[in-house]
Amino acid sequence: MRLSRYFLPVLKENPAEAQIVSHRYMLRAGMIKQQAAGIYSWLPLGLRVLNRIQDIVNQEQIRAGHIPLLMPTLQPADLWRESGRYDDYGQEMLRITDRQKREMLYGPTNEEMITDIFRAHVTSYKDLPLTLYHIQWKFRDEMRPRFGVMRGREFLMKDGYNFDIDKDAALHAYNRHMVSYLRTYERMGLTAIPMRAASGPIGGDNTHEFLVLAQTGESEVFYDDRVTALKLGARDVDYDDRAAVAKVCEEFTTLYARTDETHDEAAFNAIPEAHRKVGRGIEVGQIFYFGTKYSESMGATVVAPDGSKVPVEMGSHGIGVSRLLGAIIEASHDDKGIIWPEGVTPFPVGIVNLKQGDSAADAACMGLYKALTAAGLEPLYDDRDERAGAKFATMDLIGLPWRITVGPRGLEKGVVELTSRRTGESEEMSPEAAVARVAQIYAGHR
RNA sequence: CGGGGCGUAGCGCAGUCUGGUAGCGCGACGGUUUUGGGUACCGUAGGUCGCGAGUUCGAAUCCCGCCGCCCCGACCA
Repeated sequence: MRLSRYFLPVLKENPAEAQIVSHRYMLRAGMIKQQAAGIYSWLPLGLRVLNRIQDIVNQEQIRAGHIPLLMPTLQPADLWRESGRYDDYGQEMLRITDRQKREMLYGPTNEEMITDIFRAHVTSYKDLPLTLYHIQWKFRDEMRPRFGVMRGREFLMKDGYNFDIDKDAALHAYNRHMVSYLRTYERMGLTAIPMRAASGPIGGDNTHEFLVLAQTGESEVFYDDRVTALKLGARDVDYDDRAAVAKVCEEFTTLYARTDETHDEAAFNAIPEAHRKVGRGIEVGQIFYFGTKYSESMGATVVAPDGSKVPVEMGSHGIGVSRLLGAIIEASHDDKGIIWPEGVTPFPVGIVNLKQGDSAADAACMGLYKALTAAGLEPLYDDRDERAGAKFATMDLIGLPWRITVGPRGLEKGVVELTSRRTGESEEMSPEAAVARVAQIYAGHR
């Protein structure tokens, strides 16, 4: 993409309403525009990151054997009367009446609807296990939306639902989600710690929240800091191997890590003092096992091998997709702007032409542009007629992890400069070598 | 929902107390200049002062009502 033809409305000054760094940078980098309290338009740059995050979520869900579908944002109230949640959910649920006076709601979650789909089409244990998920907009009418996309009223969420014949199978689904989530967050450059959480209105005994440590997090967290060193890495976990999956979960949940809701002072104090940490975290996901809560109330049963009809065992699992933009920025920025991890960056690399209009510089930039594009690494080429300082400032603000700087001085020596946004370190090399290096950097992220 | 604050040009703000035809910086646009980290200068455009109803010769400013947004708290898969 050539910046002169793109739509990137960056702001030089901080918008007054944005208090935390991720919100400020998303507004300044032209990623979002607020339309109402807690409701945002996604401008082109923001949409690119949102799409990258969705790509990773989709890939990891499919890798774990989960099946995508898409349910609507609007739901009929009757479905929620069956589970009893129409009355329980409270003012947070946006209720709508259509022209025929039918009661509807903008879905805050989809347990009822997925259960309805399941009961209409699945009748036998032979169809299990089954895990369906979607990525869809949700609406929760928060009393006080804040922090930009971190706590919006409208937000994009991946929610998945597992259906299993018995509790053991359902707990395997729970574990499978935990591992797939760990992999998902790591690909986004995040350290998200699974913490035992309270179940809330969804119910269920087994639930973990995934927390990204950040000063601006809304949850107080208590943990043994050795959990932050745990990495799933490149290991290839067989998602059908119950023991192997459970082993990974054990590895990540044995050390103490809890939110204030489930905090146990005595257990916390047993941690060696050097590792005992209190901090704050951003919740970026949660997994639940809740058994037959919905299947019983809504009649979702299957015929078991012995011929009896049993309510299906379920769980639900969510990732806050739009919130992740904020969480990633909170975890990865400096005083100049965002620093995107390679996995989610809107463009893999930026090209800065230091002297627009100089025939050698223009030609070298277009050469790089074509070579990178051909290699599947779409660059953002700053071809505006701006001074070098303005171009650098824009690149730093929008946070592309790699930048190739092209100017007449370097070209006289046959080199361009490849710079890491994270470290600020630059290296001179030929344009061909720069393309090869960028390709190599991204080889592990695609 | 309790408490606090704010709505004036695209963005950041002054002007409101003490009523008299609306200003600054940044940005945009045009020009000159400059050119390896947000150049300097000159010029131009851009505003129903959140909305409505009052008081007044006259309202951004005073009064009343409403709307929107932000912050703290409570709430919150």
